[in-house]
Amino acid sequence: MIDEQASFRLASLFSALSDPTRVRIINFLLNGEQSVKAIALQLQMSESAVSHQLRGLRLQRIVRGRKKGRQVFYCLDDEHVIELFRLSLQHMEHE
Amino acid sequence: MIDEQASFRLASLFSALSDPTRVRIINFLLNGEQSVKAIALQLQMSESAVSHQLRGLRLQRIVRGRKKGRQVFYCLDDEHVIELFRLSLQHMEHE
DNA sequence: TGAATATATGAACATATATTCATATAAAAT
DNA sequence: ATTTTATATGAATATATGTTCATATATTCA
Repeated sequence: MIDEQASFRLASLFSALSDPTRVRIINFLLNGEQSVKAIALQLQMSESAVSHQLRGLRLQRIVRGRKKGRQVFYCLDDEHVIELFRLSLQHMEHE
Repeated sequence: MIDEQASFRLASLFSALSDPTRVRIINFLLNGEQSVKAIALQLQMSESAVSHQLRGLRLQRIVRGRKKGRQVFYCLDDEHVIELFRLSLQHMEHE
């Protein structure tokens, strides 16, 4: 049986992907790194809302930011999550 | 780009797995069908709490119940989710 | 029929989460 | 130096979610 801690960790992993905004951010970043502004523009959301979500994703090591001048370019950090995400997308598409 | 609806569907899929209780239920059901009572006993949780979670999983077609007498035996319904779950477990284990 | 058992469910409550708004910080441009 | 721009963040608010408690339903057993 899966232990208490493992069930929490697994649930957290899935939580990171359990919101439409985060799904869209991750999907956008599959193409390569993007600034906060570019992400906000793409999602048609406020930069603040996007920044808050990026913070969460950053804390969970799913994205990573690279500062250049006053911009911060974000890219996907966690290979496992990327693979998981791609797989899930595939599943959804041919259904 | 992924569309609005797809991002919601994908997020919902992950939401179904984004709680430790549900993770443990699904993991337990990997062994085969189990009654609500057996699940509650295994998780050391109230049957009510388990039943509520099973309801959610049922509505999302992740589990399915088979009534036999006054018991209901639940089993995993969605093959995609099972595969996704197993893959994620593997990822977590050899890390 | 009446009591016991297995499950389901509505309401209440506590907690978590997502977005907005105001503001802070830091870098670039003027 | 001042203003503008990009991002971050705390507080507030609204909404969602998970558990408990009380109760309902359905089935078995005595």
